[in-house]
Amino acid sequence: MTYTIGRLAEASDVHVETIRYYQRRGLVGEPSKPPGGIRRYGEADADRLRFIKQAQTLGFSLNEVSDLLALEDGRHCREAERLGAEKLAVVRERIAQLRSVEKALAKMVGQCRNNAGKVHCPLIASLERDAKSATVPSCNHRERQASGVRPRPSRYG
Amino acid sequence: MTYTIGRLAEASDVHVETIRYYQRRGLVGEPSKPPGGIRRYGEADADRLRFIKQAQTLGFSLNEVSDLLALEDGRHCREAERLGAEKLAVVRERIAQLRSVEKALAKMVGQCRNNAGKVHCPLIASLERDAKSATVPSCNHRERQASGVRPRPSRYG
DNA sequence: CTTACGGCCGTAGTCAGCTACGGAGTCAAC
DNA sequence: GTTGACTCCGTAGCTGACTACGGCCGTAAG
Repeated sequence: MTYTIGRLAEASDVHVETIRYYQRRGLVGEPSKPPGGIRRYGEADADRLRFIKQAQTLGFSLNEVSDLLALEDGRHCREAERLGAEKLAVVRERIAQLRSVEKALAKMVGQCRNNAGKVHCPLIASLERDAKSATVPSCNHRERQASGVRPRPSRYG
Repeated sequence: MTYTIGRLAEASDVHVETIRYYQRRGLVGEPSKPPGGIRRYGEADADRLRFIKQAQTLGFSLNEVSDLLALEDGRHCREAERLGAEKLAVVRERIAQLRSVEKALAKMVGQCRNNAGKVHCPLIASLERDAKSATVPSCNHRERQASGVRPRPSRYG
């Protein structure tokens, strides 16, 4: 079961040029070129590419994906543990935030369906857990008091 | 409680230039300039900015954030319901994926802590649920059979 | 054996999302 | 009434993540 780069691209749903780009960045390996001249790839490569794409849609930058992939080899267990724990915290926070967004969205959709009149932008409110002044902020251009801590998200750093 | 743009930037942890950029993109409003000449902002603006940043770290593009924010005004209930339901599905999928990443990471960290030898890149495996050939792919450069469906993530589109 | 599809490789262009800069105006403090 | 921090506004530059292009070469089908 070997692929040329084109077939690999199909199998993993990642463009050829993107694969090359990942190779240049060191995210995926470049199998050595046999004397003749065409590299061959395997299913593991396709898996890895799919993984990269997935991780990206979950909000990880390619650098972070690199980190994650670096955990894979089982060596440097000490380091892997540290990094893994770190990412784990990030992942858990994201899950929590997404859950509150989910709740808010579900509620809003429900309100809409019941035509229950005024929908009160629960979205913004949903991410204000940290700022514990619990009143739902008005969404339009008008002032309120609230504020507090914000976790300074490092945005794909 | 009014802010100048600089104070707003501090309060929301978003750079002044970024705020202006968002204004240009229409993500946040620009309060009208009083005759004299300096715009004033309120707490709602800070909330909105914090929301935008949060939503970004959750993997939404500014366009998507726009969509989400457009739901806030309570008008167009029909449309809001549709859009809301759509985003809800996306959010739920992301949560599910993050959960399996979480599980994988937790397991790996546990293995490392117990020094249980070989860590078997459960990360890649964790995102292979879709491809239902259940064997854990080796992470290094070697072939395997597996594959199947992939959900073609639209990557912040 | 030739022809055409695809791989190889380097470089350049694109798009989103900022980030920086420069010059003019504003406003509060001294 | 001048200084200095800040606002306003337009435009230019930067980074991350691709995406496209072009020229050369390999290899498989007819």
